[in-house]
Amino acid sequence: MPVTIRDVAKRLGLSVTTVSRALAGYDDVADATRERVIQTAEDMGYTPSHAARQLRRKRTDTIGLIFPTLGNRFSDPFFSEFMAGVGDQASQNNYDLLVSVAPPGEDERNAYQRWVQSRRVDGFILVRIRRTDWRIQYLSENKFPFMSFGRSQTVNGAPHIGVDGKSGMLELTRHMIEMGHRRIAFIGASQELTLSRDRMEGYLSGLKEAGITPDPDLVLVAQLTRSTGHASALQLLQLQDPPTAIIGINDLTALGAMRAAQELGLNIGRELAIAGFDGTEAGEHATPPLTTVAQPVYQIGSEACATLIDLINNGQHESVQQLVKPTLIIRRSTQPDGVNQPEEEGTNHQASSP
Amino acid sequence: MPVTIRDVAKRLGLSVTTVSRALAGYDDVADATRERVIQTAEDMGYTPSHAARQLRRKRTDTIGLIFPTLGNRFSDPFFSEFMAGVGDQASQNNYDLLVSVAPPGEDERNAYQRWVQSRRVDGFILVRIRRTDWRIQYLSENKFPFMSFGRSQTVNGAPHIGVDGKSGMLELTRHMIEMGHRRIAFIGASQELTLSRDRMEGYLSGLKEAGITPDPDLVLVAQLTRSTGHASALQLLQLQDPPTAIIGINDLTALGAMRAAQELGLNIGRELAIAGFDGTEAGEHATPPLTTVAQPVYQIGSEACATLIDLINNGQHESVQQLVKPTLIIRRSTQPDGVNQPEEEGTNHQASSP
DNA sequence: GTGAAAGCGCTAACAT
DNA sequence: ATGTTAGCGCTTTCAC
Repeated sequence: MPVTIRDVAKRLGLSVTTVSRALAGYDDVADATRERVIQTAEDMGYTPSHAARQLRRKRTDTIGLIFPTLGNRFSDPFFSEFMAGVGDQASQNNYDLLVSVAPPGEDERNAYQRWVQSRRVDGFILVRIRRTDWRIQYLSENKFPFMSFGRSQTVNGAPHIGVDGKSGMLELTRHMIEMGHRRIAFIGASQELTLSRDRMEGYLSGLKEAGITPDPDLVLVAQLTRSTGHASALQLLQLQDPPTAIIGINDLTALGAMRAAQELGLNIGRELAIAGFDGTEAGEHATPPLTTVAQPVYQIGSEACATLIDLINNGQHESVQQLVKPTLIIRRSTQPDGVNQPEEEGTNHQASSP
Repeated sequence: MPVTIRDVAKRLGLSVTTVSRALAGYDDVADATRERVIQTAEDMGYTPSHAARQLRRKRTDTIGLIFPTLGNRFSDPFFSEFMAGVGDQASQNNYDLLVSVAPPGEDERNAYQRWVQSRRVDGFILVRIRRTDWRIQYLSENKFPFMSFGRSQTVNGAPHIGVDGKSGMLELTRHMIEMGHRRIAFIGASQELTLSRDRMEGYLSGLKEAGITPDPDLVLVAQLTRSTGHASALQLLQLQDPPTAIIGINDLTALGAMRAAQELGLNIGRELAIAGFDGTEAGEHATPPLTTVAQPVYQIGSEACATLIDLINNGQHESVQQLVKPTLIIRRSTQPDGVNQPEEEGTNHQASSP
């Protein structure tokens, strides 16, 4: 049987109230008493029952995070990196992280509803935001605190932190054009995802600026994974008039494309430029190193969590919307051999898309 | 205000007792009543308060998973892959997953103690087992259910599921020897980790079989990461008498080594063979594809979780120890150019070390 | 087949 | 500065 507050009180000959207050740091407890209480509690190995506190205080000190994986696995480094950011921040504030994995659809819906209705968590962190996103609608309607990584059209003014995918992709596209490319392919993802639309827009405006008419053959839809990136690139490279540059919507996609190019014996950088988006470690260590648009995933997770906790404790804030500018990192995958330009940023260990 | 069981009872003109029993599926409730109760509960959006149930039933239906990351980040695909396995299994059994990230040491200790003492979880899944592992000792002593991925010497007969790292590494070493290598380097990790010792043993017995005396210069200690793998490989390759083959203790390490070799202009496969351990997607998609010893991380996570849940519900079982045999997957990184042997296994999307 | 009542462990009014 | 009391929402004897 675990030790309860009564055990501590009994041992000290005090009431549970006093013990509770001493431990909670109230100032209406005699210093001497507090000392004894703290000491005894420590000695007895007392930690308050989480369930009891929760029931009484109507707070769980827990944050929910449900990953919307498409397949039944998720190997995008984004997830672990982002979770680490959220988790570390949560720990620092004495919050715990309740995690689940549910693909968009019925199960996901149930997962959210269950945690909301059973008061299992105090708030949610949302990732991979969709254009019309049921989660945002639901949580907003129920006035349940949440913070999302990425915008949605669903609810106006919903609290979120985003990365300016459009401007990042625009910069990258400009870079491709500066390097002399005109036939620049884009391997995207479902337009349902906010990040997908944003990045695509950046790509298109880059082309437009340069007076290049987008070629529908050069714009493919994949699934943010290595293997679909690989397949899409093969398709692109077997075109009559293949692209001289390929942009992957994220690093994983670009990495898949790199492999395809290598299988076809192409020299990446000279014969074919390839770039991604995210700034994952995998891209940094690829051969050749991958040009990418880096976003600080860990920090974003951490920031999102901090804001959420603030939201939970202090209610709706002024501006809980942030837009982070990502950074273009030019590496060898978009540069002809010989050119040995140093990287814009130093070592960059970040991970992939929201 | 969320809807409680009393709201439902009131609406139906029944007692909370009956509602509770109807919902819990007791058989001493009239069928008609049960129907009405279920229907109304559903209509009202009633889900039992988790805190209240927990307090009453003394079960949390929650499993704890604390990742012992060394740095403050963790980009090893092992983590996400493993967590997905654990999480999916947990969901299927109506368990939730409480996750935290704490480096071995004081914080980790506190994290475990806090969750145990506050009865926050019903059991733990342990990863990255150390040779003498405080966690195992502590949980065993407190008779707190847990399941670990990897053995420990700490407590005899502790429930775990392991991968036979020794035999896997032995097979891999044999393969290297068959390919004609004599100077085979090994980039390992802290001997504190069980997985590290196991794999090292496999490597050493492979050499021994072939009558090769281990060269201390060829055995390095890194940290299971890409960048330390990279640094270690550079060191190895700058030796007077460099190795012709490098084995990384995991895929990440091997991938780092591959990059080092490429920077030095070596042809991987012909001039230098490189192999890893894990069977991550990253290795499969590397250039050239990485020879590796694959372990089914997702399934192991899933299996470990299933066993843990069984342990929680039915107490100590007969044999809760399992040893999974990993599979050697030979790819281009250990084969001279031109040789185009198909992979032993089909597509293999697994991840890295315990 | 259904209800009344107790109590899980804690916090917070409200005394004193 | 400390104690008494009520009650969070649920499950579970124990009655009827």
